[in-house]
Amino acid sequence: TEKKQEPKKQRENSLRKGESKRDILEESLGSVMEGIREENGAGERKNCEVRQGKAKEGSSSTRERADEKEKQKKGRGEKRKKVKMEGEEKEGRKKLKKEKKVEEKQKLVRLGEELEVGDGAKEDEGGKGVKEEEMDEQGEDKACGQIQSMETEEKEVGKGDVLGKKQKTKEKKIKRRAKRKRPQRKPRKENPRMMERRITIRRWEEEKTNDGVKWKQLEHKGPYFVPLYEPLPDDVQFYYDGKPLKLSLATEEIATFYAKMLDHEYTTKEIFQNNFFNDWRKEMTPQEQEIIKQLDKCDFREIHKYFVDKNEARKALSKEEKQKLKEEADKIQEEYGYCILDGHREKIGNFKIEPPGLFRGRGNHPKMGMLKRRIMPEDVIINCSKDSKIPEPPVGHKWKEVRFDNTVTWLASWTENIQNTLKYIMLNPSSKLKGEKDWQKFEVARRLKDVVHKIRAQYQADWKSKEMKVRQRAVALYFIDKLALRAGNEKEEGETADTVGCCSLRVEHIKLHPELDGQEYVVEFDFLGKDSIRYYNKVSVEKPVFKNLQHFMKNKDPGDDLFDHLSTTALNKHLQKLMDGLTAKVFRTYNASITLQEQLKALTNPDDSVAGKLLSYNRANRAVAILCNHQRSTPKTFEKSMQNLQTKIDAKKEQLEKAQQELEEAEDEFKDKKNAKAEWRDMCPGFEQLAKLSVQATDKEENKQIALGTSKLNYLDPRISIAWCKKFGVPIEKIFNKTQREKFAWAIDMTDEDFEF
DNA sequence: CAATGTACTTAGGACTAGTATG
DNA sequence: CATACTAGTCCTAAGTACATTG
Repeated sequence: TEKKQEPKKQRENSLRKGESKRDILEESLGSVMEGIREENGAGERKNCEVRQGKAKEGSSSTRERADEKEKQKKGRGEKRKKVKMEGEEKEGRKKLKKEKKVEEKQKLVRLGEELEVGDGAKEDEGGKGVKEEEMDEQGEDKACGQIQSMETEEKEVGKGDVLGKKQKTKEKKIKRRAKRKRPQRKPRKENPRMMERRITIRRWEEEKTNDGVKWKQLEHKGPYFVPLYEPLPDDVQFYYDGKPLKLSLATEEIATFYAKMLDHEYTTKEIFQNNFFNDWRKEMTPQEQEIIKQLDKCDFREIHKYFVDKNEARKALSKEEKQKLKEEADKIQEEYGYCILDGHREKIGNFKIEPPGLFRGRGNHPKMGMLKRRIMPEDVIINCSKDSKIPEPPVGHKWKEVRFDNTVTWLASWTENIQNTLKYIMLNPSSKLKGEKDWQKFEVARRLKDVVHKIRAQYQADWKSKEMKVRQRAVALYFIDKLALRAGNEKEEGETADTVGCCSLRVEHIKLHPELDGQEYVVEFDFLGKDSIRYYNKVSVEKPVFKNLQHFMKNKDPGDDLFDHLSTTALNKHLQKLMDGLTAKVFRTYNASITLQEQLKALTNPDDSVAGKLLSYNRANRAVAILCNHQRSTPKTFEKSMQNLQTKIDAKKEQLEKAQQELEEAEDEFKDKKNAKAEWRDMCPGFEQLAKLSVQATDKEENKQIALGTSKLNYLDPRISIAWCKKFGVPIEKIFNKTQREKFAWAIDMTDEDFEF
């Protein structure tokens, strides 16, 4: 528990740390960035140039940052309110819906067996292709027209902006309605159920096609439930107002959740305390409610100590006992951790039901401290195949439902009570199912490579469109492409931490500088993105983008949406027209992978040692992580371990020097000095070791606040790395650890050294 | 069309096991 | 052999995307 305390500050840090992080980053990455910049100079992407700028600028002060945040809060206020349905009502609706869905599915199955449907489906398919083409053309024509008329329309757009302010929602509605009238395509949007049906039928005809169906056979044991609460021993007491108070079992359990976190910074936060106390009181008996009225009169310290001690005791266990514990865990893993999917035994990702506890949101989460209740079998929906051995619920219990839905990949699900959303039990990334999906993802990104030039040309043209909507879309897309921003779905206010992505950027998140440090048209971004990680960047943009942004921001409050005529749905709809399967997030994947490939090309020196090559690889990887803003808090032990490494290096150096001296002395006795020295150098392993160490040190320093894992795992086409390994004779194990190799088995299987993303 | 719901990917930090080190 | 230190694993929150509903 002692150790656990430390992390408490980290989140807070990472919000503020941005600036210093950047500074350091820039410094250490200078060389890498330099390279990137050159690379990109010729091409369309100038990310890295941008990054450089950012690096130099680096820092608004921490104070500035805090002020900003304050402002944000004020600016937003009551705007953007959204009414949430009350829980019960919601529940009811959900249930109804589910019933309907099941019904529908059953109907589908029946329908699917009739050939008639198949014929219809085929026709559909043919028609679809044609329509798509037509649409593409249409889109292009439109764009052309817009370019021509753009200059004259400039003013009007400005006006629209003024309007946009408070009634923007209204305006939005109206505009959309107007837009809809235009002779757009007929809603080719077919019912996805129909699609599924069609596909099912096609499967009979041609062995393998795209799916709605994810499996034919699925058998598993159901999720593993963590043990029930064990009451505290009698000598461990809770005190209220200084006096010991015996709590009811349920109340005590929740008290232990809080007690365990006592030395975590969370528990000092007001929101956390309030949320916890609120939820706790709800679970108390009337008598307890009568007594326990103030959290600050509650004394959990004895309970806390109990758990600290317990933890210590566990650590101090003998080898045999630890071994035994491990074996038990393995047994559970063995029993619950696997399923059978289409005849193959596959590892499950998360087979354990999440234990109850206090919700720990990230960043400034309004729900932190709320009680995450215990999930019982009665809450869990099981999904498996009809003819499989249906999992047994724990004795005395039953499942909420057992369904046989082979159009989804999850094995079990339940609704979590904090945000009222679904949680799933799914397969491990090493599974065939996930692997294929992963592969598919990168194939989509590779297809983007072929059309990205066209798309870029198009959005650049669209910056001058007469339509506000189109302009905003074009600017947003530019950001997504150039800066690898996330799409930025809308979020319910008050339900989650206040974070944004591209489409949900607000006026307060950017600053415009017509000129800054010798660069023109600089946009300064400062916002909290996913997981409340700060994105801070200064980017020099093209003039039209800058002008557009000025327009978008005109007469708006800081808390207003920057792109008030744009939603992720609209953006993605547009992208879908440009390329099949294209969505905003594909740009992140594409740009990440292509950057890795380019960087590897630029940085790898075939004559380097393996260690040197690995450094290059890590640098390329790092460039991507920076692009995607994948940060981590500096490891707790960073300074120390850095020092250790330095000591080692120094020691090695000294040792070598000494050896050298000795050699020289000895040499005096020989004539052929030169030769001997060179030989000695070649033979002495010390030099190589020293080189290796210093490479290690560099790498470590550069990596201080950058997380490489996320991009490696999610954004970089593994085939690029594998091809690189093969080409330069680097063992794959140096790049991918065991888990990663399992996850990327599909790629390891199929890739040779010529692979090009 | 907005609000709601579902399924799946992406994310950082906590935790742990196992190795290196003293 | 105990301890220190990572690298790897686990955990689950927080996104994206798209379907459904009213």
